[in-house]
Amino acid sequence: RSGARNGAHQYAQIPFPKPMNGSESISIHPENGTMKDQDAIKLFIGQIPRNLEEKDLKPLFEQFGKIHELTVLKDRYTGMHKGCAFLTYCARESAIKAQNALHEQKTLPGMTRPIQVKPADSESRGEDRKLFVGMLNKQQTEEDVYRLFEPYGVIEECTVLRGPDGNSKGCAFVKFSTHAEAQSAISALHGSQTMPGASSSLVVKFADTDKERTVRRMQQMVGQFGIFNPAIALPFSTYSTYAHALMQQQAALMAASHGGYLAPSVAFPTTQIHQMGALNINSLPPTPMTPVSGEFHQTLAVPSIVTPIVNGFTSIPHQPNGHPAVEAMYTNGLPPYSTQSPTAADTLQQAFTGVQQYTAIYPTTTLTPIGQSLPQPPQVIQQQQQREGPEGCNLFIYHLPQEFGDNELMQMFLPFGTVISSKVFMDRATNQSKCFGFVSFDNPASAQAAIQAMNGFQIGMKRLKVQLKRPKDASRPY
DNA sequence: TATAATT
Repeated sequence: RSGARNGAHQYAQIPFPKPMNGSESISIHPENGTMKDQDAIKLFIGQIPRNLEEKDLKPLFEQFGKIHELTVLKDRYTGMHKGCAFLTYCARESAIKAQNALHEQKTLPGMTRPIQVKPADSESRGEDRKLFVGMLNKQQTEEDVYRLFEPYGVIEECTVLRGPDGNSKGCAFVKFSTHAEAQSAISALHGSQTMPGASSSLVVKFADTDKERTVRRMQQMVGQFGIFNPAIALPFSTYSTYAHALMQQQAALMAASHGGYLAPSVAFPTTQIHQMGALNINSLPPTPMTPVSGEFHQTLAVPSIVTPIVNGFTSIPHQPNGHPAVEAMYTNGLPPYSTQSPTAADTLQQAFTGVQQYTAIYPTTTLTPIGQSLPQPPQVIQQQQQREGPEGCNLFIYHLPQEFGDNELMQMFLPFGTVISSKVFMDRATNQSKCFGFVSFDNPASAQAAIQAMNGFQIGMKRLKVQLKRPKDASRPY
């Protein structure tokens, strides 16, 4: 591949100005006693093999100067190596040297992409200056994209997104040195042309913030792993339903803080999922971690890696009847797209992290055997008939995802009470869902709670319509 | 058309 990656370009690097104030304060590392410059730069190091620890990385980086601090990032609960690190040299110059010598220049053993050495996010002036570029021609390289954006400012980063095979995904990220430059590129280039083979005109917009990315991922996850997938939905029905609800809630929270914008859902390609699973299995610690507590782990022989998930969910208060307190998720009975407290958001974020870990570690094919040893949640009624509940207990649900069957529908409404029946209507000719159905509870309060929480609930790009089923006599007004 | 990862 030609272009920027191979050194054809010298990207603008470490553009962060030295502090203008003259007072050079001293920082001494508590453990190694090293001092760093006041204007030192913290570097983010990416694409590190997960078997390399600080001591293994030190020699590589020491050649550019004395290291003040080097920290491999680990998962806060599992201790799992995240494949990246932070590095601060004592001297600012060392950081610049290291970046110039290593960034994208060298691939560590076992990695498929070159090492990343660049200022950590915390070092940047948090303004928006990174662009997402969509609707590129798949033949366009980093070089081509660089040329396209060059006239509008100083480019610090230019990356074409590629699949595992190296084929372009038809989009790229371009980071300018300032927000103004990025803005001018948007004005000049967005919609300005249609690349050969692209389905619509060039898209140039500010890249998603971390929060928006999180939302996007959650939606991907919901689409791929959520209650759509019976292999997961059955063994962890309560869990997955909560994960789903929590993720949606988090998504709604983000939407509220971003002027109602919600990214469309895109499903993960299956190939990526399996890769993800394989990758993480290989990177598991060689000795299984000691199960923390509870028969959950022992019975299932599930490594305690799932502990954060369990913890995440036991933090939801349960009512005496064994039903989770729905109010814990949907405070004040407001619909999912209302605002939430930061505390709740944190919990949700944590739950989501758990979902990521779980789904990453267990390929879908291994889920079924695990699930078979799980007890069925008590409120699930097996082999249900089309039982209608008392008046006020029966809901009509419209805009269901095509993939939803009776069981998925039930999963979704279990948090609100005992579901006595759930039915998705099928087209008899095609055997396809008609995307609507009925759910019956055993009491009206559950039904009302479900309406409150689930009407307008976003799944993928659709919003559920949830209302009381009209009584039979009322359905024929004449 | 949304990245591999950011304490």
